[in-house]
Amino acid sequence: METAVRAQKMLDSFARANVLASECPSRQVLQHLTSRWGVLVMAVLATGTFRFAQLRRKIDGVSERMLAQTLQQLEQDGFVLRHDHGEVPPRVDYTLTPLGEEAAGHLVGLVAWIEESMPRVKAAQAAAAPDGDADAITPSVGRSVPATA
Amino acid sequence: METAVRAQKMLDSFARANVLASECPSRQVLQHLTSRWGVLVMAVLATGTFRFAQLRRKIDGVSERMLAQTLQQLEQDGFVLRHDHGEVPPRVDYTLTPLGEEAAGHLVGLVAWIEESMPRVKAAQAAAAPDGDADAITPSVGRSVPATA
DNA sequence: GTACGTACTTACTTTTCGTAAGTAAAGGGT
DNA sequence: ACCCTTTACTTACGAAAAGTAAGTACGTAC
Repeated sequence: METAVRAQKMLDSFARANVLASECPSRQVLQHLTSRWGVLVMAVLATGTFRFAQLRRKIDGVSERMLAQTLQQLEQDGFVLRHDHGEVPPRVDYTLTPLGEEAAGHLVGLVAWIEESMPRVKAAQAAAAPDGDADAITPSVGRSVPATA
Repeated sequence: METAVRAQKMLDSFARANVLASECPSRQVLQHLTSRWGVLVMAVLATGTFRFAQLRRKIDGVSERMLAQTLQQLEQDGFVLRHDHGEVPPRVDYTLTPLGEEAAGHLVGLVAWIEESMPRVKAAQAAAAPDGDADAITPSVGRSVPATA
């Protein structure tokens, strides 16, 4: 192994993670937590322990494939604990680890903010989309719009 | 307009948004904010105003296509303000709206937590994958990791 | 004995994403 | 004079991800 490579690894160990760097592993973790279903799984698990099918029913629209995949990612990152009772028919339940609870705290905070801020977001969306009221707000500065939108 | 339809609209206006419901518009907003590049764009814009190319350089790995798309989504939701100076060559800068700043607060909180928690996440990942190259991980605290009792 | 529930996995299809190139106009270099 | 670069995008196309449907190995209820 080259010296420069090893030196880089040492730096990696001590330097703080930076999600803006594409090769930083923290970005993958961010992606797992903020993935389409990851956020929702974490938010639900923040309220207790659940079985696979229970999560599937709670999270409207998630497929079995995606739920399984999401749970595996979260488990590998140490956010979720999978407890297989080893019975037949299968019985497995999922809980947050202490690390997962910390992460979930931020995620439920975000989700809660979105849910309570939706009226304001809707207002902004309505102002941005000239659908219905023709004489909307500032047409802003001439933003060229191609004929074939 | 039918009575049932009007009643539904009243409910829509007063009921709180719920991201667990697949048809709830809040889920799309959540997706925009937590999309792969959405989080990073919001986090960067939380530190000031930037031009398109500046954002592109700051956010390592983002393509022009995705940056443009992400910014458009965030603009439509009312989180980002696009200011086109109407000059040639083009000059456009992006800032957070007050609404966007609130959202960004939660996102930078999450990002900061991930960055400072990476050592623990790495330890968990190492414990989960006994076959991986432990070379990439340096246990920040030189201590054996319990098998997640 | 037929149907259903559990926790997944495996093929196949659709949607999304990333890469590369194109666009209009100004400015710098040779 | 002419080419090249910069800016903020858009468009086409191949690659990767996500969604859909079906299969698996049982056990229970009807």
